[in-house]
Amino acid sequence: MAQEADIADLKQCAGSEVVISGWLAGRRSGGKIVFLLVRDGTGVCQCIVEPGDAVAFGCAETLSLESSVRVTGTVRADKRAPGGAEIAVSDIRVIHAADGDYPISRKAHGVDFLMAHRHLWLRSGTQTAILKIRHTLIRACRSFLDELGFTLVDTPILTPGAGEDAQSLFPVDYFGKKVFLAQTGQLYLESACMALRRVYCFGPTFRAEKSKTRRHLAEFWMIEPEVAFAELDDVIQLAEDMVRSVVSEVLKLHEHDLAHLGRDIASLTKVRKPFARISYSDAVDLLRSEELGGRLAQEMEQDRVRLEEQIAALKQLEARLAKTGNSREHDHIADNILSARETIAELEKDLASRPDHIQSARNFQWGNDLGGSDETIISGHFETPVFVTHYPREAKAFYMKILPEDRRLVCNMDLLAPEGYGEIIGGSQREEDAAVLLERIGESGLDPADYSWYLDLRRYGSVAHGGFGLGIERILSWICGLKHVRESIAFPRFAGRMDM
RNA sequence: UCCAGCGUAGCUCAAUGGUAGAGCGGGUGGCUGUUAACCACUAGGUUGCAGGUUCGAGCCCUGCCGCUGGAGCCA
Repeated sequence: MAQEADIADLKQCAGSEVVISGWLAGRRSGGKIVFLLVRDGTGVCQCIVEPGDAVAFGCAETLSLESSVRVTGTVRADKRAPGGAEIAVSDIRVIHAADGDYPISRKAHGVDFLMAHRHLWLRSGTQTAILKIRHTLIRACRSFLDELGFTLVDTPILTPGAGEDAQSLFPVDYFGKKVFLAQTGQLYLESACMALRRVYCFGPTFRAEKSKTRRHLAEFWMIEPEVAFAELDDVIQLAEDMVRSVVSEVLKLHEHDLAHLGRDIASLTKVRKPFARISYSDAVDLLRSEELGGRLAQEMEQDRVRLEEQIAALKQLEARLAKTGNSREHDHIADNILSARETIAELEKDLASRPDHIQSARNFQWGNDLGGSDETIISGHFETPVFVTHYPREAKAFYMKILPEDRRLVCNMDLLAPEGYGEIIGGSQREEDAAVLLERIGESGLDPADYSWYLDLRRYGSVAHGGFGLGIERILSWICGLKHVRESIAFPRFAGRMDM
């Protein structure tokens, strides 16, 4: 009797008869043989149908893409099959014959088109790989904290309006009162950590800025640990241990998925080393240094050469395309042309903006916040993720602790991911002195009345404490090597778009 | 909000100011081991919208709409 099986387990079932349930992901036919590609969420399996059974064969020949099916057959190992095992089909039951106009083919599509069909795009191999890695990442984050004795405390989604940065918040009508979607759970967590010492929250967070970049979402998920009796160094150590732990967990469980995404794992294995640390002031000196300017100029020259090589390669491809008659080869060359054009366009854009970036690094004024290009330059200087610490107080939020030795600075840190992925963590030690905090609230033009409960935390057993926020989509994009954070979440909200 | 780029077949893209094309996908037929199969045939277009220049505009000019991602802001 045929056993129900997941495609992922087929290798262990060689020789036995199984039933798999899934969807038709592809079909090729060879006259008297049909190859069905069936996916079931655990993997993809090639199913062979031969004309012995006329009913099954006829069905296989006409089955439309993405139809749901139950396929019965004998598992056999075969080197020619993707994955090393295939099913010799004895029976096909069509659960639902899909309409014949499934919009996503196995050929190239633009991201815009795919995003408009996000509900179907999720079925693709790359997208399921990302979703699985995301699941592991979140579980690893939570396990890491759980094992250190952290308690999960859920913070509210609806929050009262807080002062001036209201243009970055989504307003919501709350029984006739204007409130806002939360952009952090931090202030609430500070209360909770005075009760439980080590706490964290994990949930959606909302930013109303109309940021049209590949690093921004309007709705994203953030995990935020907060610890009492902790100073900045403790917070940094926690962040480093956590990132190292979750990256190694993903590497351990998802080698295959990362390979499917074309991710170069070598760069991820470097998180085993201690992360680099640099103070804001040292980072400014680095940006302004002759040495760095020279290195950047040299890199630019190398990229110029790369660009010329790419253009030459493109011309050759175009010449070959004009000559070829074979459709398969034509297709292959056309694909290479597309990716060559994309590389060239990106390089050209990059090279065009590079002189500005170099210039602005060279002229960087102490006191400004680091821009995106500055972060990329700094992270490019190190092979591990790098903590940048102790920013000028004017550039940062009111709740960050003033550094006693240099009151121009705050005890904060940002963790910059390698390869230009930017800030994946932002955190700080919090100001625990009520008087200083009150002063900072005033400086920031906020109303102390809005923060009376927050000030209370400094009136009753105040202690050094701090924490950070880790952006799930940002770190996932880095781990998976994605070009855009929108692929790191199933149903993204970005730049005002809401396709579904 | 500012800056830049793009908008041609269902999809991905071509097309010196001079007859709008290819590949994929769809349809039909063929093929017993394909790997994004292949071969032959076939259908498919208000070139984002509105003006303008020109003998002639997909291409040049103006305005509008839409999209993209960079600045700002940040995870």
